[in-house]
This record gives sequence, structure tokens and C-alpha cells, in this order.
Amino acid sequence: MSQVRVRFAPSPTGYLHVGGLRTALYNYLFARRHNGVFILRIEDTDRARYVEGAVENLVQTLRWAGIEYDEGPEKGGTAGPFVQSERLALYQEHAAQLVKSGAAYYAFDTPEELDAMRKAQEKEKLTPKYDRRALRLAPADVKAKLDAGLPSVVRMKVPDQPTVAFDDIVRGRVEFASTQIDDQVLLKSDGYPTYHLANVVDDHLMGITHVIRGEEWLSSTPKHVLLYTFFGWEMPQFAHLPLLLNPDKSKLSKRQGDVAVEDYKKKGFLPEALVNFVAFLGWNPGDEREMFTLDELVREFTLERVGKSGAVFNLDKLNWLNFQYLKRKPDAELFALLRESLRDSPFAGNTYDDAYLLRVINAMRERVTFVRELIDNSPYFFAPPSAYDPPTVKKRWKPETSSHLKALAEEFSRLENSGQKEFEDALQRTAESLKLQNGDLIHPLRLAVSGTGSGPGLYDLLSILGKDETIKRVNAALARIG
RNA sequence: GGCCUUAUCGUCUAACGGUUUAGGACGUAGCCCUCUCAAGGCUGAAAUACGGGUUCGAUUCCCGUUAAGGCUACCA
Repeated sequence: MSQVRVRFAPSPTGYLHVGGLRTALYNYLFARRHNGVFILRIEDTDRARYVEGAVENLVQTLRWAGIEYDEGPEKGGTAGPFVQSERLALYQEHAAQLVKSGAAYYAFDTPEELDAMRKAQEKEKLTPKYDRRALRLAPADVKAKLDAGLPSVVRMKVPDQPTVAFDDIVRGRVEFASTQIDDQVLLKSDGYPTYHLANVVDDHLMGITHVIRGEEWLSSTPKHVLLYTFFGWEMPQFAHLPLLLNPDKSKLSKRQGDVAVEDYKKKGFLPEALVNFVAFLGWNPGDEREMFTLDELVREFTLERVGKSGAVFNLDKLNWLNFQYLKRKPDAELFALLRESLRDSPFAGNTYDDAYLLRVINAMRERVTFVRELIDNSPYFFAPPSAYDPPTVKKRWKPETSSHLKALAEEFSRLENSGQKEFEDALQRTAESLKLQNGDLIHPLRLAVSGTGSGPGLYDLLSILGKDETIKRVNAALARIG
């Protein structure tokens, strides 16, 4: 096999869709696995949909996910340019070539005329399809209209053959009756190509060997097959990926939740978790392993193991994966993320030293799914409690509690260090002298220093806060709760 | 409506005719651990859409039905 060349070809609509991420990922994995080339191509042939800055956003988001392209915008490559609006002449030439060879023809119908035609067809329960009225025009008429500068399009002429078929790597042989295929517009009246023309021309010119894309393209693939045939070009291999679905099984859409990779990034998902998750929507290694880094995916990925049925984008599993990756993150990386998150929190103005934050991380890392929760779930590490959780107060704060806590604070004040063991021993001594169970002190003490009834082990908590802060907080609670 | 695709626990999936009382993971229920919340450990409930074939034997192959989805633009 010649060198593998694949591409991810999104439209610059402003953000990267998670389905797009999955498509990009599979292309990337396939390219890396075969020491091939992964190309990024921007399909901006619909001028109405163009969004400013979309390309930069796309590139950045892919990079965030760890997906680097080999050739593409801002990077170049021999097959460039990689933005379709910069390749218009190419498409126009190729469209003209098809007209010349008789595989395509000019048409001059207005949108209103086409609309009326379709309505009439639907009324008669026919498949809406161009009725080839332009083909009845005399060559001289066509020339006259063209010379007069009338708006025109180029349509492909579906040949009179029974079927168009192709072999798809994930779906096997797929066959369409030619009568079902429309004389698709290839070149629009504004001089821009449609997806079909641009896609085929570029894929050929860029030497694409495998077209790996979403299943929504399966139905238009016969048009592409026909185009390759018209040009006499070698056909790439096709692989149509199963769709990503909403919980109600419809195609994943904005309406039913977040679809932009950026949204997930903003929510605090780690790129490795999102990538791992999305990779497993439609693919698996064939055994029971579930956690894969990008490099491991490169080593294991094959198109043969891609499934055929759509996959629901399930947040629960993604959350779990994020938790797993967070739990395993090296201290230094988590530390950097916490610092970043802190800058964006109510505690942005405070200063904390590195050792302190590291201890917070170690106390909390198995209790959080997102970095943000290091702060949100345990604000008491960053400031004294501003309130005391009422249900916990009701449950743990008894009339005799204040005298107990006073005794505890007294005992703590004699401590020389703030180690877990010191606190534990001091608490035990106090419990003994008051003839109490440890729990009778532990729960109200936790409430007093943290304001809540849950969190890391009490002695860890105290040790991190330190002796002075602990006593200060106990006194504050005594004053405020009573 | 037409065409195309798909169909295993609620969800992601394993099984490439027999090693299957259909395996794993998430979620969920219970128990253990325990100073709380988690984490962790153990246990449980939970699926081959339906109907026909083919075969000694079908989750697996074929046909049909049903259901779901995609496409049906001078959008991609």
C-alpha cells in the first residue's frame, strides 16, 4: 500500500463538535498507526456559514486534545492551500472539464423554479430530484444564456447505469440504484463548489487514500464515486463512522446538551478523559481494558474494530473517566491546574504556599471529579467557614458541645506540632478525660473548623490547617453557634 | 413518502456457529471498611427487538416484520 494519507475536513462553523473530535481522532490514529500523513482541510465553501476566527479555534481545540496535523492551514504542505475558498479556480476548472466531457451540464433554474418542481414531485409522491429540464436546452441556447451572464450552476449527469456501489471498510458493500441519485449541483451560481465537488477534487489532489467520516455522508457517497469515475481517478477507501447520539438516539445536537469540545473543556474535563471517552464511542480494543492514552490508542486502533451502530454520548461514563484521570495526575500537574482554577475563584486574592496546596490536593484528590471541585467542595481550605451547615449543626451540635470543644482547644494549645498524630493523641486524651467517645468530639470539631459534615479525614484536615488556625476556627464557631 | 444504515443489560460494549448458567465497564441496589464524605473491596438486579429459515448446533449466517437513525438543498 502506498503511504496512508487521511484528512479531517471540518467546516469553520465556530467550534469543534465532539462528533468532529471523534472523526478527527480516528483519522489521526489511523494515520499515526500507519506512519501516514494527517491533513487538516477547511471546507468553507458555504459563505453564509463562515464564522470569523473559526479556523484558529479549530486548530487550538484539536491541539488541546493532543491531535496535531501534519499538513494544513498555518502549517503548509505540498498539497496546499488547505482552505477551500483559496482553491476556487481548481474547482471551476474541474467543473468545466466535466461539462466538456459530457459528465456534467449547465443549468439556469431559479430557486423558485426548483422549489416549484420539488413541490410538484412531492405531491405525486416521487423522489424529489432534478428533472433535467436544462438538458433539453439547445447547445446554442446554453451558450447564449452563458454569454448573457445569466446565473448558472453546473450539475453532474448521473449516468444511465443500473447501480452505483462501493465497499465501505466498516459497512461492507453498499449499493444504490442510479435512479435514486440526483443530478447534484457541483458548482454553485456564486462560483463556489458544493461539498461534493470540492471534497472529491481535493481528496484526489491531496492524495487522500482513506476517507474516514461520519455516517451522515454515506448517502452521498455514490455521488462521490461517480465523480471519481468521471475524472478517471483512483477511488480512496471509504470508512463511514457510526453517529454520536443524544440520549433519545437522534443525532447528537446542540438542542439536547453540549456538543462543542470547548464546552467540555470549560466544564473542566481533562483532554485525556475526553479523548479516551470519545475513542470508545464506536471502537474498542477487543478486550476489557478501558483506559487508553493517545499513544496507546495509536498502537491499538484499527478501522476493523469500529462498530456500526450509533453510540449515545453518556455523561456518566465521561465523568467517571475524568475522575480516574484526575486521580492519577502527577502532583505537579494537578498543582498547576489548581493554581489556575484558584485564579478564577472567590479566593483569587488570597495567597497560599505551594506546600499547603500540595497537601490539600493529596487530601482531596480521591474525592473530586473536576479540578474546580478541589475548591468548590472544600472551600474551608481556602478561607474559614462563613457559615455552618444547618442539618449538620442540628445533628452534631449538642448543648454540651461547646464545653467539649473548649476543652479540646485547650488541649490543642499545648501542642508543639501540627501533625496528624499529635492531633489524634490530643483528641483521644480529651475524650478520655471527658469520658466521651472519639466520635463525640470528632464530628462537632469537623463542623467547627470546616462548616460542613463531610470531607477528608479529620486529622488530615486539622494537620493541614495547622494548630493556630484550628484553634481560631474552634473559637469562632463557639462564638457563632454557641 | 423514497433510499441507505443500524438493532446484545438503562448507557458504552465483548462474543468473529459450539469453551456461554451471554463477559466487562459506567450507572444503580445491598453489604464490608470507617470519625463524615469519598475512595476501595465484595455481592445483586439488569440484555441478544420479533417471526421464519439454514445448521447436529445460532447473539453470531439468510429472509421478512418492527423500531430507531441518517440522507433526501445552489448546507456541510
